[in-house]
Amino acid sequence: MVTITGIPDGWPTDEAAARAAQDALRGRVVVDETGPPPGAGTVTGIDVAYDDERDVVAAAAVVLDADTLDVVEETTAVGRVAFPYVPGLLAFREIPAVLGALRELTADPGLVVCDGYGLAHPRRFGLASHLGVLTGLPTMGVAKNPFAFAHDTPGRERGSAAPLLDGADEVGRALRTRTGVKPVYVSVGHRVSLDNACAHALALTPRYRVPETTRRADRLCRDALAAVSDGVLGLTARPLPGT
DNA sequence: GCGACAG
DNA sequence: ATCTTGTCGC
Repeated sequence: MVTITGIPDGWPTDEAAARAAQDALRGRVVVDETGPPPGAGTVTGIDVAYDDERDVVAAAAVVLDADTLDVVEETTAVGRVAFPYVPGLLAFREIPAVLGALRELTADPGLVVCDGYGLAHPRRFGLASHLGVLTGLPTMGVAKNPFAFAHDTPGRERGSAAPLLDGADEVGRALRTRTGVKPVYVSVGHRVSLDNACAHALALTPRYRVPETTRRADRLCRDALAAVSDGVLGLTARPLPGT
């Protein structure tokens, strides 16, 4: 079956309202907790895929055993696109669908690993922090590209890191998850420490640059999007006659 | 004002 | 994110 997600009541419709919402919520981010230790319990990857042409979005949540990295549970949700892509306001585009997928889970998500940033954000309230505040779950962000803060190049070996600095504050780290491969960008979302977030990022990358959580969620939400685009929501053309 | 800009 | 073919390398 396909679960369909709506957009929460009062969800911002324009950029000014979205920025105001970030300003109103960022004070609720909890930064004095260490979070679950790597290898214990579960870790959950979330990701979203879009078909802006058809105004359709698909989200996926994949729960992994933190020790073995085996899949424990997978859920998806589809809906209409809630917000355009605007740098700094990514959460408003992704979160409604993500909440839909998380609602379907029966397993404990444990630490939620997001695509993007948490505190390493222009207003200190990126996607990972926003999702954490809305759900109460510990969250962290792992972005594939640099965003708001400059940084030095980390050492070439897996595990090397360079701080993302906002003045004197370390708001994240460029972390080398594989030797000789370009780094990823780790930041705290909610209820985890930066050190622990980096440890998790390394525990989740035994083979590839990107965490196993996000790789799994990425594939699942793309599959879900392809499935709905193929007619589940009555959005596509009929097969060609005689083919 | 101009360019850059998570996904 | 998404559009897209081949291609270099382990």
